[in-house]
Amino acid sequence: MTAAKKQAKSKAGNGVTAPGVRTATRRARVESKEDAIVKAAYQMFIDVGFAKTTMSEIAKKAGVAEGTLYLYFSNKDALAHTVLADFYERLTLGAKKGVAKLGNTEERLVFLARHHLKNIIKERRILELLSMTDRDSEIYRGSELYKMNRAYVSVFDDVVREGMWRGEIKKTDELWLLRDTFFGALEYGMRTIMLKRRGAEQRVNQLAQTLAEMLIQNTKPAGATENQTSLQNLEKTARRFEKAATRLERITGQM
Amino acid sequence: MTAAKKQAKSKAGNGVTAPGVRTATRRARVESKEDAIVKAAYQMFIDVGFAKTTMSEIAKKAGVAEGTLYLYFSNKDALAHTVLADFYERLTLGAKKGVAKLGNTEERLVFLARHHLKNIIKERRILELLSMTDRDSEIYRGSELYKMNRAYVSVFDDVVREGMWRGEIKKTDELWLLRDTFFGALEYGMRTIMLKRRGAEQRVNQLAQTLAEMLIQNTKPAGATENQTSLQNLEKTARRFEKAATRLERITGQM
DNA sequence: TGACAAAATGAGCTTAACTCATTATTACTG
DNA sequence: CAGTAATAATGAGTTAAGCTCATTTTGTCA
Repeated sequence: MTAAKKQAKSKAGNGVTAPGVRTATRRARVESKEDAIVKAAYQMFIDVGFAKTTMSEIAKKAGVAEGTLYLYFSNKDALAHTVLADFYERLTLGAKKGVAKLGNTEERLVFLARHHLKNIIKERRILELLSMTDRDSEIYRGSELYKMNRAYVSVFDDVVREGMWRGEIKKTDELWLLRDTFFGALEYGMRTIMLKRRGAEQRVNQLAQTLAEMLIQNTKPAGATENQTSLQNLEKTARRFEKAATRLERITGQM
Repeated sequence: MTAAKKQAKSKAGNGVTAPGVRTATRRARVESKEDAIVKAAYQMFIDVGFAKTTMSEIAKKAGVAEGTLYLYFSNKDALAHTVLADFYERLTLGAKKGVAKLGNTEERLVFLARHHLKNIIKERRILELLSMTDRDSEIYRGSELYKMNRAYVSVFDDVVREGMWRGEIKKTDELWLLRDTFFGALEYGMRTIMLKRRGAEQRVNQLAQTLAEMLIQNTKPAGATENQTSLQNLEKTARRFEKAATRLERITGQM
C-alpha cells in the first residue's frame, strides 16, 4: 500500500515536495534507480522467464537492496506490469511511425505485420507476461494494460478503416474479426517460426505478406476490376454480335 | 525422482508386481485416486487459475494428504501437464468424431472452428497452462505435450489436405500459414468474445463461418463455376456467330 | 553544522512447494 | 488365519521466495 503510493508518485509528475525546483537532482537519481530496476527485471524476464526470476536477483542486478524494490513496486506482478507497459509503449510508437511513412494500405499492413512479428519474436518472454493477467475479469477493462493494448491495436484499426474508406478493403462492421485474425495469426505464426529455426526471415515475410493480402483481397480492386472489365467487354461484344446475327438470319431466312 | 518413477509406473500399464492378475483391485483403487487428484486440480485451475491454486487445497479437495500428491506427480507443473494433456485428448477426440460425420470441407472447417472455440471458451484457464511451458526450448519437440498438440492439429491438417485434393481449397505448400491463422484467430477471437459478453453465440458462429470461408474462398469452385457458365454462354454465342459470319461471307463474297 | 525528511537497507516473517521418516494398508503364503 | 513383506499414505519438518518494517544512511535545507 505504501509502496503503491510511492510508485504512483515517482511515475506521475506531481509535485513531490512543497519547495520544489532544486529537488531535480534527487528526483533524477530516484528515477534512474527505478529505471535500473525495470531494466534488470526486463533482462531477467527475457533470460529466464517470470516464474524463475527472483526478486533478490533483480535487486542484485539493479544494485539495490531487496527491500528497495518494494519502494518502487508494490509486488512482483506490478513490476512485470510495468515491464509489459513499456513494451507496449515501444510497440505502439514504432507502429505509428512506420504507418505514417507509408501511404498505401497494403504496404502499411505488411509493415504492421512485420513490425509486430519481429518484436514479439525478440521479446516473446515479455509478451508471455500478458497471459498472467486475468483478461476475463471486469477489472481488466479500465486497467492501464487494457488501455495500452487498445492504443496499440487502434493503429491497426485506423489503417484498416482508412483502407475501407479508400475502397482498398472490403467494408465490414465486424472489424474485430479482421483484427483477431491478424494478431492471432501473427502470434501463432511466431511460435511456428521459433520452432522451425530455419528460414525465419523468409517466413516472417511470407506471413506478413499473406495476412496483408488476405485483408485487402476480399474486394481487391485490382484483380476484381480486371476480370470484370474483361468479361464486360466480351459480353458487350457478344450482345452486338447477337443483334447482328439475328438481323443476318432474318435476311438469309435460316438459322 | 522417486515420485517421477511412481508416476510413470501408475500411468503406464506395465506389470507392477510379479504374480500379477489379482492386483486389479489395488491398481483400480490407485488409479481412481489419481483420477481424484487430477479432477481436483482441474477444478481448482478452472476456478482460481494455476498460480493461486495451492497443493494443499488440491490435496484437501481430492481427499488425500499433501504428501500423497507427490507420489503421483513429481511437482505442481507435472500435475498441470497431466490436466493439459487430458484436455488435448478430449479436444482431439471430439474433433475427430465431428469431422468423421461430415463430408463437405466447408462444413468440416466450420465444425472444427466451433468445436475449438466452444472448448477453449469453457476451459480457457486450462489453455493458459500452455503458456507456462517453454515452447522455445529444444526439449519441447519430443515432449508429450508437443505430440498431443500435433495430434490435435493434424485433424485440421487432414481436413485441409483433403480439401485441397478435392479442389475445394487452393493448393499450397505452406500449410502452416493456414493452420496458424485458423487457430490464432480462434484464440484471439475467444478473448474478444469473452470481453464483450453480449451475443457470444452469434459471434462464435460468425468467427467460425468467416474462417472457414477464408480458407475455401481462394479458389472456391462456386464462384469459378459461375464464371465458367458465363464463359460457356459466350462460347456458344461465338460458335453461332462463326456460322452466321461464314454464311454472311458466302453471300457477300468477301473476307 | 545540526536537524529533518526522504530513501535505502536487510534481518526476519509468512506462506507454499516439496521431502522423508514413520505409520497404515494390502496381498500373499505356510 | 496369522505372519510378513511390499506397497501406499501420512503430515511434521525443511527450504526458499515474496514481502514487511524497524533501523540506518543519505541528501537538503536553514
